[in-house]
Amino acid sequence: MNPIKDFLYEQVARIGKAVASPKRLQLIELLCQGEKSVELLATQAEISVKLASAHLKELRLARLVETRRDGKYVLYRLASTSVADLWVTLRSEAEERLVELQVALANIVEHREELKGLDRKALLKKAAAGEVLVLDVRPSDEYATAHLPHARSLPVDELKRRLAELPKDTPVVAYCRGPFCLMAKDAVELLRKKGYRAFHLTDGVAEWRAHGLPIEQ
Amino acid sequence: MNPIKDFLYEQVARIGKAVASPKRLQLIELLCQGEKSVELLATQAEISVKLASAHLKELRLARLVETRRDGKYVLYRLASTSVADLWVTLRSEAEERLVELQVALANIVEHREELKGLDRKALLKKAAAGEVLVLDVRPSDEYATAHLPHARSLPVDELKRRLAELPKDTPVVAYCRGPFCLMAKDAVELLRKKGYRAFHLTDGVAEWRAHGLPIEQ
DNA sequence: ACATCAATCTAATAATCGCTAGAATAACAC
DNA sequence: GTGTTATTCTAGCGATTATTAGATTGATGT
Repeated sequence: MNPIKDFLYEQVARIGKAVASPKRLQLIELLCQGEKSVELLATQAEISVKLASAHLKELRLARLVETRRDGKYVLYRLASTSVADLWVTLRSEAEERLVELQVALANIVEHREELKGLDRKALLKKAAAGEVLVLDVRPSDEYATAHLPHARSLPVDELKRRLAELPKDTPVVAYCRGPFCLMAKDAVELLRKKGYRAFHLTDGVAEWRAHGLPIEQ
Repeated sequence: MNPIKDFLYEQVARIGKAVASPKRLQLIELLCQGEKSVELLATQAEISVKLASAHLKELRLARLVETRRDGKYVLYRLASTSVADLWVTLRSEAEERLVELQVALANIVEHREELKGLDRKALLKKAAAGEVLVLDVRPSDEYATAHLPHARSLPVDELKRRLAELPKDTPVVAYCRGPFCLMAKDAVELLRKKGYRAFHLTDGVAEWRAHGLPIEQ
């Protein structure tokens, strides 16, 4: 076959290969939350540093991520927000096409019907008016990098200890890294058990931005 | 690690794996032009029927394509137009990230500066007003399935023979299956040699539709 | 029933990939 | 300099993938 044409498809396949591994997808999702060191990525993805480094190398060869050195640490970041969009697109396509994934997600989040992305703009208005409290339950450095408008930071592992900070009379909408992240789900379960009116927003910052909505900081 | 979370990323990786092969990407691009039999796909992708069948099976397992039987033939089609959008997204991301691809494309199409997607809407207006002739140089069955508004069909392999059908005084804008397809490029080269004012539109139907523009038939 | 054509299944090959463990770098702290 | 910490490189193993060839199935026409 035409070797030039072959080359073109091969180049696109480089991107395809980069997103053909579950671990690499998870690393991309973590990098959507902001710049991170190899060790932190390995910890959060629950894999060895060596394996994380190997996967990150693949992502770098596909030009999806870039690095910079900061002292002892090598910090990885997405090459562009379009990579985050690609992750959102791929995940959406998988959710749309694969029944197995639909079932698995339905089993995880029973309360998702209450707050889908359908009314993102409505949520934004309510948050601005103070009618709901948008809660970012990710680690605070991820909140510092970028977060939803009007969101307050309260990492899920500090939630139990800092419950008193939350108003009892305002409904709480918790979100985390995205639909595959279980932190917001755990937060909502805890809050409900404690008598709060809590809801789960499955969006993360990447999903929010990919839908053209504003992001703070 | 959490086996449920693992499962989620694995499902998305199924889509990733499906688009991790240059041959499969080419098959997807061909299926963007419409429903096709295995043999036709194999011919147009310049691979063996057996290999095409194997790759199509992978695409079917990832639910990106569907099949139906028509007599002796098994016809493949995209499971949804969102799969065409995914192909456009992936190709755009590759074009954006990979310098090698940018260089290769620049070498192929020297005249692309004259008609990028920047002014798709302007082109649409000119075509409607008859100020330009939009020429679909793909095989006529692909034109029949779907084509750009106001486009006329003239397959590239009939072009030489049917040159007389084209008006000498109107500029011609030729398009084909997309940026990786060389048919429009060949058509433009031939037309220019014969004295026509010919331009190359690198969009195909999938690109046109992915940008929210209308499609006929 | 038989021959034909389209497509798939099976089996076998080489090439690639995911992962682990050990050695090597690179920056910092002393 | 030496030791420490973070990261990468190298080598190797088993598992997966791409590709081809041969056998098989399904529908059609005689």
